[in-house]
Amino acid sequence: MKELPKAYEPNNYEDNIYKHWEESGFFNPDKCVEKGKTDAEAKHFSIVLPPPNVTGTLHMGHAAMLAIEDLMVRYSRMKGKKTVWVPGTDHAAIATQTKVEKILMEEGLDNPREELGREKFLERVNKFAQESHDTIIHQTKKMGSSLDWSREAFTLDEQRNLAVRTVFKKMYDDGLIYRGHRIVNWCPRCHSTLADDEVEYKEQQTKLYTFKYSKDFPISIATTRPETKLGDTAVAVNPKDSRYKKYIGEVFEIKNFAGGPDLKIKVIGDEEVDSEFGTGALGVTPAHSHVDYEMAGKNDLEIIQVIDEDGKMTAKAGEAYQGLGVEEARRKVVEALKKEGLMEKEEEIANNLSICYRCSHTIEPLTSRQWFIDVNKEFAFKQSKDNPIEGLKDGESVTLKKLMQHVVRAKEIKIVPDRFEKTYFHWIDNLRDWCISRQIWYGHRIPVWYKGDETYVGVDAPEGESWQQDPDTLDTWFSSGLWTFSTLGYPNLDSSDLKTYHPTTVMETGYDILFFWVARMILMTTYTLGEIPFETVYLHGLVRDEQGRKMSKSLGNVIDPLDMIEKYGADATRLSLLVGNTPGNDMKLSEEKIAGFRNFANKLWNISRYIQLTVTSEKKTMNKDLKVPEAETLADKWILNELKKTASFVTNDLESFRFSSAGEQLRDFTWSELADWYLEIAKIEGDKSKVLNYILNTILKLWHPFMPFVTETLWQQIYGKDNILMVESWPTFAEATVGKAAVGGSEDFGLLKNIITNIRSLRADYKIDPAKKLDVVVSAGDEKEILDKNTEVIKGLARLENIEIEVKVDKPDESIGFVVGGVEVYIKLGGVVDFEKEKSRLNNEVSDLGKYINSLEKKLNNENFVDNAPAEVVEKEKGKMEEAKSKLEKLNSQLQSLK
RNA sequence: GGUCGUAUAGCUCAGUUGGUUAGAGCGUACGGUUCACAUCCGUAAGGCCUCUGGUUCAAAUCCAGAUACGACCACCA
Repeated sequence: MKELPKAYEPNNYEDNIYKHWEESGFFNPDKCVEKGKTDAEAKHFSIVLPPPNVTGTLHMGHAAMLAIEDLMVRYSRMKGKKTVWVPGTDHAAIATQTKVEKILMEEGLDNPREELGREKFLERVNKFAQESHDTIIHQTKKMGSSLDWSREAFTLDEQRNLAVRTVFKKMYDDGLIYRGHRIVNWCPRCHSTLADDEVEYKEQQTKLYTFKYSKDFPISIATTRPETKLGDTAVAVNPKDSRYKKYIGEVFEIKNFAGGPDLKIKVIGDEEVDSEFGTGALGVTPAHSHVDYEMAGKNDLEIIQVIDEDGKMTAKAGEAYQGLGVEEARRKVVEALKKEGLMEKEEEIANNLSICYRCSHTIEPLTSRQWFIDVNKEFAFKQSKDNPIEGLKDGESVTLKKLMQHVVRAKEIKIVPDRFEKTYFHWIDNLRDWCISRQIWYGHRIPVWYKGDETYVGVDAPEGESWQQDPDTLDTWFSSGLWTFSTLGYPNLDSSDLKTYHPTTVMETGYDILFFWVARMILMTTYTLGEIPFETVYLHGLVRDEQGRKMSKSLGNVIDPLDMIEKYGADATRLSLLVGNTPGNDMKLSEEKIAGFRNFANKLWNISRYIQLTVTSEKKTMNKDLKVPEAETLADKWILNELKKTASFVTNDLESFRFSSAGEQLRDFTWSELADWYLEIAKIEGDKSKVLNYILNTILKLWHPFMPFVTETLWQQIYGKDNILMVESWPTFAEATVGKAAVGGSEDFGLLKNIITNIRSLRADYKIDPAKKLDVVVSAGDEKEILDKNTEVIKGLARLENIEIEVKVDKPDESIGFVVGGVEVYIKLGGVVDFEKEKSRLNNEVSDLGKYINSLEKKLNNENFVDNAPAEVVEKEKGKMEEAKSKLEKLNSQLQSLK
């Protein structure tokens, strides 16, 4: 065991430590069980990593996710549970394809897909995904994540593809997947559909046009999109609207609308129409608006598609418009209406523009033939044998919606923080059928084949010639929805991983993908396996900059995790993301905060360094398996007690997902109590090797899940490379035995602290040279014995020459004093006492105390309080009163002795 | 429009089921060459706990309302 360097330099250790962990095999629970590092009988703890998109690099949000998950995982592993954390990455279909297209276009291709063809194009995407994957894995390891790499998965690999095909086929057979011609969100840039929740909205100013279809049309309508009016088939009004009621049911024919097609407009009544907005009547364009589409269904209207999948006007829009872009068509319609004198009003209004969440291009709602998952269709629920869902019967008729609602409502799945349950239910209430087909190339190909009019749906391609597979791919969330079980061996239901680790224990992810992902996993898993995917959902917030802004390249406020690891170490980076981070809330992060935790890591390093040096100098050997040592002094008893308390709080906090609180408790113990008090006392009292050794072992274990690198480095420096802290047992506590020399308890140590702090404070107040050693006289009353036993501690920490402790002693001349915990302490200053200053200091204290006593008096004289408050509270207040009064008396007598 | 969240020291936040003279870190001021650590140590200053009502013996904490900021959902043509 060699002496440690003075400062902790993370870069000198981190990579080697990670390699050492990997080589040990202990990231893999099977190895832990084999080598007896885990209780084979214990309940499992499993997390599957939310797979980062292979679109680039990790950001601070990922770093926070890794820090939180690794904390839980390392804690559980030390607890002896069979712990697995499954790594993986997500192919992120549209996102990745869009990114690669952008790169290819920067390389000079105008239309990459067309120019390269499916095969070549996918080659490029795969190459990009691979590189991105490698970067991400590297970063993940840098954070110290104890992931079981032997189980790594990719949402688009063979195993996952088989899972996807299997589930698709199952759902199709159950009638939950259907193909239909329906209105969808279409991104003309991505040339694909989007799910409802993949549409974002951007507020913008736009023109609202009020016009009539023709001179003799009785109703004016308002629109922000005149070009879609070429496909109108109805006008909807509120059935209660007296202005228009009489027209409901009538059909008007308009010739050559805006120089374009002939229209047949039926007036319909619909409760949804707001009589107050615009003219109170709206033109219904079933092919290009979700709401209108629904009205068309109810009223059996014709659906005329006037915009095609490239965002160009179709033949149905009339010869004059065919082939024009949307914007151009709009101008032309407006012009035509004006020319014909049909335009009545133009006004600027604010409205929301729908845009694609991946490429920000305007969304065109249009009708198209797509694959959907029916969320309202009844089917027979298939219950899991091993992990049945409470409250559901095998064979019971359910819908996907009902399943999703049930497991959360019945608390089979707990969401942390629970307020998100409300959001979750609200989302499900509004849920429409999920459009799962995408017209992009990068993703899971839909396992459907066509031959003429025949359709074949299967896990594998059908036998025989001339079957054509559907060219579309699946929504990326289809495969991520299977993630908790597709990573554990599905579709092999006998897989031991699936049996051992599913349902997973915790799903830790960002609240921003509660709908995208968490809800989909619940849907897919309850359907496929008849069990829940996870027991608890822990939702973290966004990591923002110190001003609370989102980190973005354009703002230039991005803090890159790798830079921070390089500069301050992975442990400091992790801690900065754990402390001050509460579930469901965004957190602000600054480089200063990370630097602060770098300081702490160094502090822990030096605490260890000191303890190691001390133990060695006492010719003792460090022992990693030490039992709770005997307390010899008051300080020993106090620190062991504090350690026990801290460990129990931390354990409690970790069990209840209060990670920030756990970290703060530990930091306070380590820095304030251990380093600032106990170690200083240990220097005075000496011969502490057992207590020091024991405390160090314990705090290294407690800190390990938070700061794996520095704790592991220290552990191995002290106990050798064969001893790996990561698989040591989490501390549990027996009562510390107390040696005969120790008297008093935590409160008594508090008195000691107070005396010392007060002396220091007066020293500072009187600007007494810190090197000057003082003489002190104490009138100790009942506390004499305690203080007698600790004179050396007081002398050392308060820098005293002499201390005289009596039961009762008068204030010496030319001294200043204070009262604390019933004890009077006088510092002899000789001729330098400034009586005026002393008077005013004591007077201030007396006056403050007076106010305090008054408020207590008021309380205690209040009959209502004495009668109604619990006896113990009243007693407590009385105790305070006595203490305060006795203190007041002593202060007054001190004042008097000042003449 | 609907739902939800937040408001405590200059800044970032704790404050567990109502009951300490409301806490921590950073920052600030003052002082320190203590042999583990200046990535350190000591001391101090700094708070109508957003506002207004209510419940209660007792409110930073519970309830109602207001204000400000933020998020999500829906979407109006």
